[in-house]
Amino acid sequence: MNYWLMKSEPSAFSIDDLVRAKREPWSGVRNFQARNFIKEMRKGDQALFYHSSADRIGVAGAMSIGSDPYPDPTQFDPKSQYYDPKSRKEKPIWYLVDVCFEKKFNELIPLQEIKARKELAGMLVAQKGSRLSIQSVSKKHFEFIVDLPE
DNA sequence: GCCAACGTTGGC
DNA sequence: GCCAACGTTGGC
Repeated sequence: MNYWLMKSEPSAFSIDDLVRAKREPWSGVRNFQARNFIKEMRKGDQALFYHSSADRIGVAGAMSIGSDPYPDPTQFDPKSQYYDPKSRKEKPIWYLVDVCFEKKFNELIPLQEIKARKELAGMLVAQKGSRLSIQSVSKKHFEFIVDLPE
């Protein structure tokens, strides 16, 4: 079992959207490093839902990975903002997983708190210039965040 | 294969 | 809106 952190701008897709949808294909990852993490994901892994570029930045909840990785259909759709003309159906470039809602925190855990907590020292998301939209998280850090008293 | 220019991310 | 960080592109 592996643990992840997945970023989304809540104006595009938020934890509340996932509450309603229950399950959602996490489409649109177009960065090779992030794509490589997606390919390592397996059904049953756990992930933190992170809100970036918003009024309130931080971890908004938790989800589970609901599928193994499969080709992101938006890469083949010329009408999609995620369309990639270089990709071929026989050899897709971009992958995604389905995510399933698990938990919404009563209070979002702010990035500032993640930076301040010594128990969370070393988390990539708290490092300056950490733009990677899919990150690996240690079991220890994942459980600490999910169990933070609210 | 180098690296400058350019574009995007994302915190502030 | 600014700007640092950094990934990507393309000329050479």
